[in-house]
Amino acid sequence: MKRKRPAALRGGEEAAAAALKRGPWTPEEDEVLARFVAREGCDRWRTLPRRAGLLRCGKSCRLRWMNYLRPDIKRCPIADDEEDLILRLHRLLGNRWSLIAGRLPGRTDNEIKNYWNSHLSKKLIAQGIDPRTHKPLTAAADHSNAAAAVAATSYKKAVPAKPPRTASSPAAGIECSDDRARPADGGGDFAAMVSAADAEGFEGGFGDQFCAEDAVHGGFDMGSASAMVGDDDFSSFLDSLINDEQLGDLFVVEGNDHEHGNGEIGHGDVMESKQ
DNA sequence: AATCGTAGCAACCGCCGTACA
DNA sequence: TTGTACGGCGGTTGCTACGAT
Repeated sequence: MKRKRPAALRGGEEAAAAALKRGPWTPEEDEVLARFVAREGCDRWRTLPRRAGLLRCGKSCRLRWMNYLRPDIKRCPIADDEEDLILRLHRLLGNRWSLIAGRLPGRTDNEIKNYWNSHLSKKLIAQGIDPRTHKPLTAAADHSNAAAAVAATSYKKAVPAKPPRTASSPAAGIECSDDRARPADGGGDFAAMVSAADAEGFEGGFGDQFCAEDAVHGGFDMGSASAMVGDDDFSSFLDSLINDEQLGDLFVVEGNDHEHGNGEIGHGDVMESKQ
């Protein structure tokens, strides 16, 4: 593991301006933050640490709350159905971790991102699938693809050897029962998610790996599609894609894909398939 | 028992988009 | 229209536990 500069010497917007605390949060800090947010809300993160009496920057407080202290956070390992959903969504959205997380109640973008980088990408590579493009990593795909995939996922071993460690936080997260109960308002509002996606432009449409090719091939753009069909329809469309058992077929890469010549999916075809 | 390498994940950084004066 | 503050996102870093030697 490379270590560049000590954290204290790295540039930071807020932390550099004052002697603010960095590094792992203590249970005491967690308690102060959780109590303050419960009492005052979390509308102004910038000034929150000062008001709460914390020697942290606002960003750090927000991150801690969003990724760890929020009461609807699940602390249990990601289940098979969640993993499957992550795979589908990543295939559809690329590294839009926040959008993917919005589809998985109780899960954070950071958690999903970490899970992808440490588990799923390796799993896909072990299966001969490029985790960035979801294309096969065949011999024909040559070593450059594989190397790129490996580099992109910072994988070190083909098969993860250890079960995921559990978090050691005092924070009260969602207790996962066997039936994996989920909160009703835990971020599963897909319409809101798509609206958010639309609000942010959704430029590039699917994942970043598609951007260049989409531009070159005049391919599908999520933002355009959303504008064309409206948020509700678009939401339903995307939802149906996620749940559609044939999604895999739509996105399965044919080695002899003729339209793009590189196995890329034809997004336009996907849109047509809705009608 | 000691050392080393790796996995997992919490936390940080820099950038971007939006809201508002 | 412009500048500023802020929230949010994705990528990256670095700490720590743990397995291998």
